[in-house]
Amino acid sequence: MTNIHDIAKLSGYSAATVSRVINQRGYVSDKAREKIKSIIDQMDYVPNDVARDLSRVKTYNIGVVLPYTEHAYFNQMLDGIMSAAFKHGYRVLILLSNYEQDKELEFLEQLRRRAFDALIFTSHGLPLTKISKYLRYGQIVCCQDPGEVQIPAAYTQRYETYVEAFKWVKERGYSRIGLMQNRDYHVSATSEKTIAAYSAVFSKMPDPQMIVNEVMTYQDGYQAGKYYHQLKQQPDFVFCNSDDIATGFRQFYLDQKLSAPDFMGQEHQLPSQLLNFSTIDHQILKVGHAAMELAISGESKIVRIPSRFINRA
Amino acid sequence: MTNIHDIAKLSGYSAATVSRVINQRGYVSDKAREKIKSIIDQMDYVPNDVARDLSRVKTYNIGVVLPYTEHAYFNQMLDGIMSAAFKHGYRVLILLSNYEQDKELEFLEQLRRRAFDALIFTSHGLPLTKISKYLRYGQIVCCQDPGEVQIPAAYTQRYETYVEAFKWVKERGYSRIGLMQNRDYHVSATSEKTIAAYSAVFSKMPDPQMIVNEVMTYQDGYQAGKYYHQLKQQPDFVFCNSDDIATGFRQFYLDQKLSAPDFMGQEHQLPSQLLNFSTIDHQILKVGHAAMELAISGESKIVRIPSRFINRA
DNA sequence: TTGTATGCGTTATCAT
DNA sequence: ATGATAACGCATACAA
Repeated sequence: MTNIHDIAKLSGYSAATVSRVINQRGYVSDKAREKIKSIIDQMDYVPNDVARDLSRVKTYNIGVVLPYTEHAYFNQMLDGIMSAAFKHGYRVLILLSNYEQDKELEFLEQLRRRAFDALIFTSHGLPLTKISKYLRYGQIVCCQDPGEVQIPAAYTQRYETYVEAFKWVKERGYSRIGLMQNRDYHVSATSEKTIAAYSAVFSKMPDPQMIVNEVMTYQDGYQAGKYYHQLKQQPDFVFCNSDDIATGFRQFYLDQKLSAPDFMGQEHQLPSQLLNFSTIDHQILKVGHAAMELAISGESKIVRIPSRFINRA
Repeated sequence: MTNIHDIAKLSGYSAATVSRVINQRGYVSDKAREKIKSIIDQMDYVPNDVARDLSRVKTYNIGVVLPYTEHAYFNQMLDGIMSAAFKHGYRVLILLSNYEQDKELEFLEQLRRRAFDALIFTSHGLPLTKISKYLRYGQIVCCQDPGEVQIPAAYTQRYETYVEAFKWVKERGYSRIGLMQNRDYHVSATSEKTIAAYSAVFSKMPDPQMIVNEVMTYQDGYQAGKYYHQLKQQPDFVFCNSDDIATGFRQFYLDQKLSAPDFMGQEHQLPSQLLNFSTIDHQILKVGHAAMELAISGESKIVRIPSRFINRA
């Protein structure tokens, strides 16, 4: 591997001058520049990025923690993240967690070891208090309401929209509402908001029997349909976790030649458009973008982005 | 930042011994190990990954070039890639190209500058001959049939399955076949295979009027539907680019209260299951996995993976 | 305008 | 078993 010293030697100048030529900074005579450039071309030389990173104490890499990629939510997030990253010349490292705390910890340790300049948690299994302890080692951004915890965040303001959606459900006369959730509301801020909005609108907590957790895919939606169907008191409306999941739910009933309860989706995906049901656009693209901006700038502020109920009554 | 020399000084041992303790190699007395470990804990020390990378001449990062992320094809690819990467303790850097040759060149340059250990092109705008020139700077894997070009590759064997699909179409009596393609067959190996299979089955080249290029999203599928509809001689069957795209195509006709020509999809996505139309499973997950294995191992072989026609007549 | 010297933090070789 | 020292390759403050 030919390095900057080789170029220095061959050109008759010092490594410092070669460095100046490469980075176009400081004073360099035309003569020196010419000579050095010709040697660089001749030797087919390029600087080594790792050495550069070490010297600059900066990698231009940002780690992005995702539970999984199959989910539309995380795809949109990634799109927003990537567009902001590209804008500033940063690269994105994908870090799959599957919500495993061990893995999340490992990623935090990688941040500590300076493997990347900052870390974005699009979602997390670890408690935020634990995550925030690593803020001293580098910038960290999370994508949910951090509540009391002091940590930079970009997230969708879901509560108001959930209230709007549940009011719409209530006005249409539904009373036994099924709820599908990604994770239990004890560990998920999103689920917690859902429950809170439900309670505010219906003036009571949802029936635990009506809640299905760990719903993440089309298949899970299908299974949830099965579950709801075998209940003595079936729901008359189901609040699904995503549009994809909603179609899984619907499919179960179709396969049984039954008519499904009414339902709505989330994430504003293709299926709600295709099958014309209501949904919520959580504007995840914007959230991703904002998160990356925070990661790069190092600011420790909070960015809230409103979501949008899409009424397809 | 506390470094290995600080630990050496404080523990009374040398940096070399500290390094041995950290990496658990070579001989270290229990006494030294104890002492050094306690100092490490005390100082909250962790090694710097960048310095380590520089010294080892290895980053454990692999760059993955994707034209865009909205596409199911690339999502599946990424899943396969990630699972293989994780298995071997490698990280994945996402590099969006949008098929722009400038960007692809920039990624090749980054490989040359050792920003990552290897580069995977899930698809490419640059000619393979050009890409292959960079093989001297590091491992590169592409995900299409490289033909004559000497370059490691993992790809789906599409031709046979396309033939099977077109035979099925022909047997059902269709004769005016619409074809949607991602990119023109002059630049896309996939499109070229499609055309070749068509020609083999129907004993003639497809009518250029029946081909729509640059079809990548649901919206594009919709527009293609519009295009086909205004033709004097409309197709009686349309061979779509993906299941998502097929639904866009279908939706145009639904919106116009017209009945759509028969059609099939590709990529084995949710819509073909939902709406029960035929499709092709290109086994992209496996391709991604194989590509990453090649990237890591540095082998320069070619891995072919058969695709699968899913008949939903 | 250019060069010297030093730092960035780790690994690895080779004595001892 | 341990240490000194040389890579790894580049950037930069400061001197000249």
